Amino acid sequence: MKRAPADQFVQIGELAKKLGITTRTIRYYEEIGLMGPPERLGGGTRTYNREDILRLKFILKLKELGITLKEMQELAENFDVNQQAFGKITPKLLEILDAHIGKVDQKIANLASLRKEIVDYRGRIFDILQGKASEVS
Amino acid sequence: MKRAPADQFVQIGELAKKLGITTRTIRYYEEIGLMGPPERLGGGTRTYNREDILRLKFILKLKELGITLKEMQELAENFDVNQQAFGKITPKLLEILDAHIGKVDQKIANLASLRKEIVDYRGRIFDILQGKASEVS
DNA sequence: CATAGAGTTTACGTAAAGGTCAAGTTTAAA
DNA sequence: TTTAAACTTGACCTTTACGTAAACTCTATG
Repeated sequence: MKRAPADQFVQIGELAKKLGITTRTIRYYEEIGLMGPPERLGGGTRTYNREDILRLKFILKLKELGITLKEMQELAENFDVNQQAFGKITPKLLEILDAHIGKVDQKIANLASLRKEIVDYRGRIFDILQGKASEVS
Repeated sequence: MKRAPADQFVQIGELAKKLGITTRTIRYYEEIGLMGPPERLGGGTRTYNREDILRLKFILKLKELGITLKEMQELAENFDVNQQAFGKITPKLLEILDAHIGKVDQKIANLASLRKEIVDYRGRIFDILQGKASEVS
């Protein structure tokens, strides 16, 4: 019996292209421990299997949602999707997502008040142009 | 007749304390051309007059409003509050403030949609915990 | 077998806005 | 006058998420 066909394994360049990122990014994620060390061909070339790819996609998804790599590192211990530890990772992930929603709400509120301030300030500047006032605080 | 009293001039440390910033910040603003070269005492100590202080406050105000130092640098030519060029600077400033309001609106919109995405994703994760589903996209 | 194209590691560069020494001078107060 | 506190310049450090280059080695294909 043969092993699973080799084309289940992808090299770094192909994987990068597939996901729209660079090889540097993938190596970087490995460097900081977000991706475990992948298997290698005889010469040292990295190969990625389906699990690896899922994990990488997962990382990219979280990143898309605004989770920083550092935050993911805090998860990284429980992060082993490979190990069927998904039941353990999700509660922690929920926690992080919840915190993140809070942060986003906070940012939105800040921006809203910032917007108001800018508009006010704009109004004062405008008045100066009209000669209605003469000082800017 | 005497000149204006010397206590109209402030040294860098005092000014920094007064405005709640560090001396490094003030020197940095000078370094990147946001603040013009101030007058110096015999030994080289920087002294700031009222105009300088107004200008610095103005910079801090804009920064508070989210204008980056780089954006201010683009204004910096017209930036000479000292030179009574305030009539020239304001239209350009209005332009920048308007653009900034637009950017802030854009950010708010982005964050709102991000928020929705996170909440959705959170929902899917939650479902997994409940055993209602088994895959995460 | 030759060679082009990928892959490898190592290591420095980038942007923003200053922080933090270090070594030497000035200023201000006693 | 003496000395502590403040000031000076210069230069390297910080964070985040990679970009980029150098110098090699592998792999794949004609």
